[in-house]
This record gives sequence, C-alpha cells and structure tokens, in this order.
Amino acid sequence: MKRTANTSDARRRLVETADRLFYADGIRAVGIDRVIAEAGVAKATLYAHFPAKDDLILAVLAHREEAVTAYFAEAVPRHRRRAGDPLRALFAALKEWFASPGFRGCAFQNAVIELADPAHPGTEFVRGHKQRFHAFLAELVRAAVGPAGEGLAPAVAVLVEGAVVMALIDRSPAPADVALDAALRLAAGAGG
Amino acid sequence: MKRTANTSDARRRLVETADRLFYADGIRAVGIDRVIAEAGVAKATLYAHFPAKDDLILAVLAHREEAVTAYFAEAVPRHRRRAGDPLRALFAALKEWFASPGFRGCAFQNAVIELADPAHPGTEFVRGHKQRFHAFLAELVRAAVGPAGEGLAPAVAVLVEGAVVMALIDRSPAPADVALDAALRLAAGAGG
DNA sequence: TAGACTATCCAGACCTGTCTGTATGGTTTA
DNA sequence: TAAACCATACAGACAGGTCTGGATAGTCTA
Repeated sequence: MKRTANTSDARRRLVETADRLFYADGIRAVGIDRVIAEAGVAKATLYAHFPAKDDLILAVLAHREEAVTAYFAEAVPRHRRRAGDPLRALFAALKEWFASPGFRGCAFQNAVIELADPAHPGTEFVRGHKQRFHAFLAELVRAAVGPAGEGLAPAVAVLVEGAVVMALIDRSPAPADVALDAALRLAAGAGG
Repeated sequence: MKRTANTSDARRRLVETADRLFYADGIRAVGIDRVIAEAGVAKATLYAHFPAKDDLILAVLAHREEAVTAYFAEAVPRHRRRAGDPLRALFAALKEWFASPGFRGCAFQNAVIELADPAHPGTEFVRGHKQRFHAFLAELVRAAVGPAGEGLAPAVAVLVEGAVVMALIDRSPAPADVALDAALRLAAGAGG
C-alpha cells in the first residue's frame, strides 16, 4: 500500500502514543525510547518522520489541537440541549473534562511551562492555538449575549484558563462552577 | 562560626540558586551539577543538606512562598496608596510582576505541571500554598467590598490564576487589566 | 507470471553526553 | 579536635540521535 509521509500507520501511532504519554507524564519526562516502545515503532522510523524530538512535540501539539477542537464542537452543543445558554454549555463541557479520568490540565499550558523557552516552536504554536481557541470562545460569547457583551470575551478567556489550572492543582472540577457563575454575572451586568 | 543546619551559608546559596534556576529554566531541565556549580557548593554538601533533589525542590518551594508573601505584603499597600481600592492595588501589583524581567509565570503552577505526579511532595505543598494564597486573596476581597461580596473571592482567585498563565503564554501583562476589569464589575454587581 | 526494484518498516547495537546519587580525600575554621 | 566545607572521581541509568541489517509488500518490467 502506497502511503504519503503524513498518513503512514507508524507516524500516526507515534503521534498518538506520544500525545498520550506527554500529556500523562510530561514532555521532558517521557523519553524517545518509551515512545517507540509503546508505539511499536523502530527508532529509525521515528527519525525518518521527525528529524528531532522537537518536531514530534510540534506534531503532537497540532494533533491535540484537532482533538480539542473536535471535543468542544461535540460537547458544547450536547450540553446546550440541556443547559440552553451557550455559556452554561461551555462551562459544563469544561467541567465534564475536568472530571474525566486522566485529566492533567491543559496540554498547551503544560507545554509552554515545560518547554520554558519562549522561542521554542512548540511555545510559539501554543500562542497561535490560544488565539484560535479564544476566538472560538469569543464567538461563543457573542452567541450567548449578543454584541452587548463584546468586552466580555477576554474575561471569559481568563476565567477558562484559570479554571483549568485550578482544577489541575486542586484536583477538583469545582472551579468550572466558580468560573461559570462569574461569567453569568458579568454577562448579566453587561446587559445581556 | 557555628551554624545550625538550616541557616548555613551553603544551604542558603543552594536554595537561592536553585530557586533562580528552577524558575528560569524549569525544575527538570536544571541538573544538580548546574545548581552546585552556580552556587559554588560541593556536591557532597548538597547531599548533606538534602537527601535527594526532591527535598531541594521542596525547600525551594517553601523559600518561594516566603518571597511571594513578602512581595504582595509590600507591593499591594504601595499600589494602594495610588489606586485606593484594594482590588485595583492587587491587580496593579500583579501587572507589575507580569512586566518584570524574567517573569515566567507562577512557580507553583509550573511545579505542579512539571512534577506531573499528584502525590509528589512538591505538588502537595503547592496545594497547601494555593489554599493559603487564596485565603489571602479572600481577605483582600473582604477589605475591598465588605461581607457583601463574600462569594466574590473564589472568582477573584480564578481570575488571578488565569491572568498569570495567560500573561506567560502571551508574554504580555495585559491579562492583569482584563482580570481587574472583571473583578471590579463583579464587585459592583455584588453590591460592593 | 517471475523476478527485480523500491519504499517502508522493525529490531537493536552503538555513540556521546547528562542525569541523580555515592565515595574519597583534603582544607578551612570555630 | 571536629564540624562543615570544597574538589573530584565514580557509578549506573538514561537522554537524544545515528547507523546497520533484515523483513515485508507494493510496483514495474520482461
């Protein structure tokens, strides 16, 4: 079977395995040897697809952005059917994520902190991702409160990011409720 | 000069150097060799004071909590003279921190993410620290809006944590303004 | 249809460097 | 004298990365 470089089985296994391991144990804590062992891939194959570990990291981040986007595209409408309000649906989806097994915070926050270098390609990718993610949040806020709450979107972004990191530290999904409550009050105050 | 174990010069240099290096480059990225080299301390001396690197990490976190506490105890009243409102003073102090050279987020958030293990003593220390820090924030909120805004404190905590991680990712102190604005609106809405 | 070619892959030895932690021995100083 | 320290060599594990060799399978050509 002919495969292009970006759709090979080995490559897919590498990215998915690295994503799982990096998220669970940290990017720096997981070595190349463990990734290839759990992916069932030879070392030479890894280095045929990715010149260095940094390139694998970048591929993992891109893969995770797809997964995150897909999750919210599915979970927010699902919760909305019950919650009605888009804001309530957003934070319900967040809370569901916080409570899911294996939750260990936001992989993108984690990457920036682990990589430490502001010029690292992974760090720069995360900056781009957060812009896209917060644009998605802004759209959701618009849908919830209309143009009246234009200035609300940045606050919702801060609440979301803060809830994620607090859920990680406290090992509790409760910050989602705190953030939702604050977002609703801000929306009401803004004349939504 | 007779020194007790906890006040020796070598120990102080080790903790201060490790604190600086861990914060700048990450706990896992900084090896023992680099710490002792920059601290001007022999390896045997380090292991005489700290049985393992984990113990040094714990000492660093404790040292940093003192530093953070001291910073807010100084900076908030200083900004308050100009800002008037305690909430404004808090977020002005935060913004000053975000804009300071070498800012790389919250060392405690970073530690939890880097250590990855929820049972690591460092992770558990951070949970305790965050409780103490958020209690400090709650007291500050009480001073700002009185008992009317009792439920405001958790939201302020989420806003603060979120602003820190967003300032790190965006390399901008602007999230402090977003968080302040949201906190003020919430305080006003709560009848403060 | 047989055989050669090519791409992709697995397995694993190997390199250099760094990691945490231990051990030894000499120097300072109270 | 004895505690605290510095300097250094060492151990074993592991890091990221290179390289060789062999297996598999699809494709092209006679």
